[in-house]
Amino acid sequence: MPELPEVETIRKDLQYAVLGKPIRLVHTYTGRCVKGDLQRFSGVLRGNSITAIHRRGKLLLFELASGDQTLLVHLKMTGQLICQVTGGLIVGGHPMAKIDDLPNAYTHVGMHFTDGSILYFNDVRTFGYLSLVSSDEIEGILRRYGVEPLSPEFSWDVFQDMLSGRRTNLKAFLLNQSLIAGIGNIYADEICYRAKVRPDRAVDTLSSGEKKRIFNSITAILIQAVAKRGTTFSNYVDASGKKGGYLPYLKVYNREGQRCERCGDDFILKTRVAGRGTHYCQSCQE
DNA sequence: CTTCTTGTTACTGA
DNA sequence: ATCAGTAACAAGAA
Repeated sequence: MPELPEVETIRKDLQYAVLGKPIRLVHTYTGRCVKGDLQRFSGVLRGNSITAIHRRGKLLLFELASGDQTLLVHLKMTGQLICQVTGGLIVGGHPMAKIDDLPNAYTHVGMHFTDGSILYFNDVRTFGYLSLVSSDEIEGILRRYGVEPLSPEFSWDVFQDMLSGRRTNLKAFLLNQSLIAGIGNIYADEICYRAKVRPDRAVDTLSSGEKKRIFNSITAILIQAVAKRGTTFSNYVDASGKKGGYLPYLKVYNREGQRCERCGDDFILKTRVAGRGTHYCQSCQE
């Protein structure tokens, strides 16, 4: 499940791998996941090049040299962007070597660059998408996203304003992309654990101390996860096809029934909050 | 066979 | 008008 740390890892990897390279041709293997007309999609990208890669929440934005349009890529749950690079390019400490099982049955797009590099989009469940949007549409799309939690704009004051007047539970609050952009199910649970607050707590019952711990935990957990290049729980891999390194650092997600590392005497519970699988320690979290 | 997985949005009700 | 809660989507694993 690519959340902010996973998408940010891919963004940085791809900056090294594809920036400024002319696109020779675009292969749409299945016709799925590409929004709009396939011919137009390939036609716009052919001869173009990527001049910058941005991230907003879990959405990737590829700026094109032609300037009139932007390529949006959302990985949703099982999408992958994997780049096969010619030459010995090192990304994130890993060589971007030839990956011999690509393209596979779940490869929907292959973007071929003139130097021989190929960027593949794979998605088992086809929830993810690639979409070319005109520059005047971008603003409306980005307006739906809340503050970037790792930007200086995410201040204590801004955070308090988001909470005020709201009556939802903490889990739903953290998952709401129009408030804070980029937190998904894994890191929402990890943030609640670090802050010692139960995910099902109504946000209007939080003390100022609890709010402060949640605010600090959002930043701390996301920074740690970015530093470890994200969490591979099922399908996620970085742009060189490698797994993320944060899995051993998870304290609650995917640890149902295991002993809590912090209190040592209770076990991690799994319940359902805000319609999502939710993990916490009922001894440590109030 | 059923149930579970999650990011996002459509829809319902307050 | 705004907010909250739930179902739906997809397809594979168990």
